[in-house]
Amino acid sequence: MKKYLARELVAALEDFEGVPQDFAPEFEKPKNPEHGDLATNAAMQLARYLRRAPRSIAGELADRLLARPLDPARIASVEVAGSGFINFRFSTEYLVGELRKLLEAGEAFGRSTTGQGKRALVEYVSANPTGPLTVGHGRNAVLGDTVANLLAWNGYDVTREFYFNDAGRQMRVLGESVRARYQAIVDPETPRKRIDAGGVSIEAPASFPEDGYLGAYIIDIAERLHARAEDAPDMAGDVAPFKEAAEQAIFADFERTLTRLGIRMDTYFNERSLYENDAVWRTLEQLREQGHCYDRDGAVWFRTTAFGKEQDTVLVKSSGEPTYRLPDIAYHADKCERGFERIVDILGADHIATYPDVLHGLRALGYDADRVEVLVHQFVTLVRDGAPVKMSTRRATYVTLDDLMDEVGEDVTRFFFLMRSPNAHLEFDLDLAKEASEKNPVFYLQYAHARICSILRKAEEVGFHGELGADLSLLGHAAEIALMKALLRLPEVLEYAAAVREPHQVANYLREVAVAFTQFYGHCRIIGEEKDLAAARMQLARAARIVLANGLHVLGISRPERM
RNA sequence: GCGCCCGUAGCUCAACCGGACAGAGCGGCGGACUUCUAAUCCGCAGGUUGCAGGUUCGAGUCCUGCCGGGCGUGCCA
Repeated sequence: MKKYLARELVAALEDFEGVPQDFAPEFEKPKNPEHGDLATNAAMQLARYLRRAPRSIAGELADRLLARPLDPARIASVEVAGSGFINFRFSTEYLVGELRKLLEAGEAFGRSTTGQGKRALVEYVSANPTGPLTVGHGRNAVLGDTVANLLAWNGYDVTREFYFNDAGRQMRVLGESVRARYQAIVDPETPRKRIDAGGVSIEAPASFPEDGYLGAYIIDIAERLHARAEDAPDMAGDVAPFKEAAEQAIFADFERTLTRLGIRMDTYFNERSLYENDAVWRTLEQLREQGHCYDRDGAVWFRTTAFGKEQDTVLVKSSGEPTYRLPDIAYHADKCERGFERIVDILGADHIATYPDVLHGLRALGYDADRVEVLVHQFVTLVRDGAPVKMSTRRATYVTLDDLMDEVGEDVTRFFFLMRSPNAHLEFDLDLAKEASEKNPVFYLQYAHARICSILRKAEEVGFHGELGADLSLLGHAAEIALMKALLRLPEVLEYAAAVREPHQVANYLREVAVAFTQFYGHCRIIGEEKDLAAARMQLARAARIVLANGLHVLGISRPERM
C-alpha cells in the first residue's frame, strides 16, 4: 500500500516545479486513528524546496491525487489535516482482501523474505561453565533467541551459537573448589574455615580457595562424584578430574535450563578449538605482519591507538598467555571465514568495552567489520523483599534462571525479559512477579488466544461453520474494522522489530491486538447471529488467533488452547 | 577524567530511524458477571518528557553544556 501511494504521489508531482528528482515521500501510520490509516508529510518536506506553506502544497497535492483518480478498491478517502499532513483512509474492500490473504497464509502470515536467505549468526548466552545460569544470562538468552527467531521469520538463514571457554584460571579455581568440598565429604574431620561472601560468612574446608566458588551446586557436584565410588578421583591426584566433573555437570545443567526456555543452540563453539587449530597464534602473526603489533615489557601489544583509542591493548601477557581479546578476535575472524553475512553478538552491558577491540582487530585483518553487530542489553536488577539482590556467581548470592522459572514460570520469564527495550535497565521484582502472576501481561495474551479457541469450539458445537469462503464484506462494525487493521500490521511489526533487533516491539504490538480482539468480543457476537455474519466473524476470530499465535511463536511463548 | 546506556504519570515502562492532543500496564478511586471464558471489561484521577540553551515549519526524539543514576574504563573474563 505504501508503495502504491508513493508511486501515485510521485506521479502526481511530475510537473511540479522545484521538486527534487530523488524525492521519496514518507508514509507512516498516524498515532491517532482519527487521522486515518496512513499519512504522509510530503507537503512539509516539500515546503523547503517550493518555498510555500505546507498546508497549501498539501491541498494541491490532495486535489491532484483525487483527480488521478486513486483506486477506490484501496483508498476510501484523502484529506488534508493539521499543518500539512495528507491522510489516507483504506477502503473496506482493501481490508477484506488483505484479511483473506492473512487467512490463507495462516501459520506463515508475518513471514517475509527480506533477509533473502542470507546467512546470519546469532551468538548468545556464551556463559563459561563455572556455575548455574543466572537471571542475567536469562535476559541475554531470551533476547538472543528471539532476535534469531525474528531474523528467521524475515528470511534469514539463521545459526544460533554458544561460545564458551572451559580452560584457564577460572576453571582451575572451579576444580579446586570441588576438590575441597569432596575432601570434606571423604573426611568429615577436615579442618574448616569461614569465608566472607559479600557480608555473609560461609563455612568451607580449609583447602578451599580464597576466591573459590561458594555456591551449593559445588557441594552437589562433589557429592555426586563421591557417590560414583568406583571411579572416584584420588585426592592426591591433580585437579583435572574435579574440574571435568564440574564442567560436565554444569554444562548438562545449561542445556536443561535452556531447553526449559525453549532454546536450542545449533552450535557450541569452544574457545579451546582456536588453540588446537592454531587460529589464535595465526591471528597474532597476521596482525603482526600488518604492523598492528609491537612488543613492550615482555608483552605483545595491539596498536588500538591507531583506531582512536586512548591506549594500546595487551594481546599476549608477559607470561606468554593471551588475554581474552586475542581469541575473541580469532573467533570473530572465524565467523567471517564461515561466510556469515550478518553476525550478531548479544552482550551484557559489562562487556561493552570489549567489542571495539574485536572490531578493530577484524578491520586490521582485512575483514568487513560492518558485518558484525553488537547488541548490548542493560542489566537485570532483581528485587526481593523490596531490596535489590546483589548477584555474583562466585559468591553464594545469586538467583539462578531455574529459580526464576520455578517461581514465575517459563512463559512469564521469557515475556518479562522481552517486554522492555534492550537498552533499558530491567527491574524484576520477584515478589511482584509471583503475586501479580494472575494479572501478568503474558496471561492476557494467552487468555485472548485461549478465548478465541474456546469461542470457535463452541460455535462449531452448536452448528456454526466459518468456511474460508465466508463473505467477509459483511464485516463492517467499527470494532471489526479496528481489529482487522490491527491484525494486518503483524508483517510490518515483525519486519521492523527484526530490523532494529527489538523484540519488545512485538510484545507491545500483541497487547494491542489482544485489546482490539477483546473489544470486538465485547461488541460482536457469533453464536446467535445470522449464519453468514457469524461465518464472517468466525473467520475474523480465526485471523486474530493466527496473529496472536504467530506473534507468541516468535517470542517463544506457548499458545494455550484453553486456560 | 574518558566511553557506552538511561532520566517520560505515584511505580515499571512505550512512543514505529524529527510529526498532529506524549501512551499502556500496575497501584488508587468508581462501576459491570442469568451472556461465545470476569485470568475480563468500562469510566475517573494522575505530565512543564531531569535542567538550560540551540537547530527546525515542528523536538521526548537531533546538537551543546550542566545535574542525577547504571555499567565499563586491567599484562581479569
